[in-house]
Amino acid sequence: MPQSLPDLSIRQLEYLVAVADSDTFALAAEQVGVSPSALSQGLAEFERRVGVSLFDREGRRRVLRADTEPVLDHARQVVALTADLADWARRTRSGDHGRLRLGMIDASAVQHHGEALRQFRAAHPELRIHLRVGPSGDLLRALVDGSIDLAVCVEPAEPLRGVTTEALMTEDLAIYAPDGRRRPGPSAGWGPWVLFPRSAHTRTVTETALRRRGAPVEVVAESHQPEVLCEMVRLGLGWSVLPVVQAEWGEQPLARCEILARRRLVTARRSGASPHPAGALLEQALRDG
Amino acid sequence: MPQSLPDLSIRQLEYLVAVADSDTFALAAEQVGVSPSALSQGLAEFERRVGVSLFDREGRRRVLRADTEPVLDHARQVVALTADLADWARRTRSGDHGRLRLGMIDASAVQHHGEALRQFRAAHPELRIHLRVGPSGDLLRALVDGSIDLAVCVEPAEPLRGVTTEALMTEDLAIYAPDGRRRPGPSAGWGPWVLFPRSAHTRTVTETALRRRGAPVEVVAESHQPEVLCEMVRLGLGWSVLPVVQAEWGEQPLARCEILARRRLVTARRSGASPHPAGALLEQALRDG
DNA sequence: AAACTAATGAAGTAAAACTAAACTATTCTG
DNA sequence: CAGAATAGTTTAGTTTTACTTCATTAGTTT
Repeated sequence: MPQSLPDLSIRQLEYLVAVADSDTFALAAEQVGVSPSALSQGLAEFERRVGVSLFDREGRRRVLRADTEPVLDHARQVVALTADLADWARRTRSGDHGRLRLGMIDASAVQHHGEALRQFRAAHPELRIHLRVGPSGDLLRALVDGSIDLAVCVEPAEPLRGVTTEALMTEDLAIYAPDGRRRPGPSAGWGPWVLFPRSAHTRTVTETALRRRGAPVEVVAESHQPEVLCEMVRLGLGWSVLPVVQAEWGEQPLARCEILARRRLVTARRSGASPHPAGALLEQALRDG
Repeated sequence: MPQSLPDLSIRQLEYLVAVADSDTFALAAEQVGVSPSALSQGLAEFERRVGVSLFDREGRRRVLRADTEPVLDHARQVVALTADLADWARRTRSGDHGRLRLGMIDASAVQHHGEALRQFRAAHPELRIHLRVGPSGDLLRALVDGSIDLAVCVEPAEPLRGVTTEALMTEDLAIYAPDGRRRPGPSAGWGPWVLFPRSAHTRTVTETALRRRGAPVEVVAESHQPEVLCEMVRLGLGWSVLPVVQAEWGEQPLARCEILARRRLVTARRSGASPHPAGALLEQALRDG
């Protein structure tokens, strides 16, 4: 049981394979792209490290001995394995391969980046993408506990420990009144409200903006689902503040009164995590698209 | 198809395996016998060469990412293969293993080295020894054409191209007369002779010695087999010159008249051939025994 | 003998790998 | 919470290794 292994290099094994497949050292050297001298020295070093001589001299040639077959087999096998590894690495780098667990808030998954995501999927058919749609808070928790690799969410009020965010885009939040009016009138008369739940970052942004404008914040209904809030506005239950892309989307868009605030969407990754190759590519695609 | 492979070293793969099997880098470093710094740098270099990052940070630790399993599998596999290779090399070096095609003249195989050979066989049970017994000329031809690895034979009159010899021992050739006399009398009265054939090196040595002594060399019978020549002497067909170990061996030893000459036995190997590990050990055993 | 060719050797250089020690960041401990 | 301990990295300097070029040795061909 040899406690310490000889420190062979893939390069040396390539030399050996090249020599086995070529008539002369010079041709083998050309094949691996080094000088004949380097090949000769490299093989000498290899023999020294393995501790077995591999060649017989035949005139001025050197030829592999027949009984070195086990060594040559080893070399071929390891070189082939390394080629496989290199190929795996290449595919992993290019995002063609592997798994990407992605979290997105609904506005991102549907309105903003639905198309970019569709195209990315088409461009990387072998990549297994797991998409999880949910509120930003859920996504960030999923991120830190390691169950997703990348999230697109609303920027948290304060930086979250263990999460690194990067600005992606800014979108408008607008006021929608139940009677379809286009001018909201004095802020003291706004409301009552149907809003996202308190746990949602957008709720925080909304309340802050409303208070700054001097509007009363009486909340009569809550939902995470923008379609539900829209419907409540249509039914006259109250006013709402919604991302314009969601309120004015689909068959029955709401009529906007006024832009109230903006929210910032970010991409978020675990701080300690090494960059996920496919994730990085998707981030790029979202920014470009 | 990556035309050129990353130049990974076994050492780096060992680092990776050690890290996978240890709790901390420091323990892994100890296991492979380098400083933590060397391990850290080595793994960084490995990541750079493969082009994929392998670790996530967890607090102040670094842990292998789950999706690097293919890399770790590769590392374990190549390390295991290298251990096998090292083991093969060790057994080959120690002669415990492989094949040794050996040629010996009969006197060597039976009288001089029979016991040493038996012991060597016993000491290396896994070594496949092919023994070929024949006249020196045959053995030397077998050597140059590559069908044996090592020969013990009579020293050729002149150095043979492509064969390297090394002195092994010297043995006496003696004159044996048909009537069993112990004194040969004047050389002019010697003979007629029953000798080894002209192709045998010992015949040359014998004739040269006889002529130098002024004896007539009339040959009435020839054989490669010393027992046959002995029997002819016993039957009174003629005189002979034989190695004393053969003539005076067995049930009916001949009575020696006089030492006539000496012949030198040598070990012979192909000039270009790299040293056969088991062969080298056997040569040593023959010299020592 | 001269020209040619295969491989090796020598000298010099650039890159790599290692150690020791300083450093950063995190975790433990009283 | 301060201070010590721990995990890992960085830096600087040294040794080792691998390579190139050029020269040399030794078979082979003309």
